[in-house]
Amino acid sequence: MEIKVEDFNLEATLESGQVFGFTKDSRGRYEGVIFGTLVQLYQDREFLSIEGNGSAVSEHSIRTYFDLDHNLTILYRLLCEDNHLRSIYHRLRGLRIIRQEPWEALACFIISSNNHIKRIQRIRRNLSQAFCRSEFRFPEACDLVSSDERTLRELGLGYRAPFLLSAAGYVSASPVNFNHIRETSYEQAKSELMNFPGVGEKVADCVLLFGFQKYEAFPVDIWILRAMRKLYFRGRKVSGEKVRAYGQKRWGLYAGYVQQYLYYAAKSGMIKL
DNA sequence: GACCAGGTCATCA
DNA sequence: TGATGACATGGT
Repeated sequence: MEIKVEDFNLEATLESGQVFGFTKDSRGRYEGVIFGTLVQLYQDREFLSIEGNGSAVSEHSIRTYFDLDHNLTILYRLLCEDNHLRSIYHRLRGLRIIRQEPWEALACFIISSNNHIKRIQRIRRNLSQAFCRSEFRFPEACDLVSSDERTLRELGLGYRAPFLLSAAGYVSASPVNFNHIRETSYEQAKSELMNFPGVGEKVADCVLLFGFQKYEAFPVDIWILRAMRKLYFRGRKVSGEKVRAYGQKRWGLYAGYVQQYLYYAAKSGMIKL
């Protein structure tokens, strides 16, 4: 299947550290699972080709997953009007925030804390292989509940093993709570997520942004902290909390999107830190 | 072989 | 309320 896409940058979207289950081959083709179906993706300018097994995925689910029907005109205006962000806009236009499945987002961002992206990907793959006999399919919460801390530590989770186990237990016991988090306000949803052990401000913001499309979330990790201090605080050592409040106030409902452009730009060296 | 990583938590002043 | 150190592990 081939679909026409506007304003979409597959590479920036998949390489920007928001999702950890895709691999890229030597020809630039990405492989991963979208809403339960294993697919291969390749973009050639405005054409996105999707190959899958059997009936594969529908165009609708691809458009949903990559948020392709979200008009980003306002985001682009915000980026262009900002002297610090204009060049990032020109380099990364088309980067979109994926509509990740909430459980996978929660699990992967619990794993992400104080960890390298390469290692997050590796741990995710270890979980897939151990519980799903697949390189890409991510285990459900109920699959992990029947496991134990020692097993998870052996898969590389380290001290995060009990955190993931606890989250899996909670989620598999009452999956309906995800609907509540989706429907309630950003503040309320965040405070509920932060009841999970291993979920603090930053992880909660990532889960809300990537798993629940709460675009006012502004996750502040070490890269965002460095970039924001340099660009908007004259290098002063302001706290993550101040940076988050500033980002949310400045960019409102596009704070999460701006954050993602900034993060990828900072990590890939577009911003000199 | 240090230092670091899409941080969180407990502890202490 | 804010500062500090421990935490597992492997990438750089």
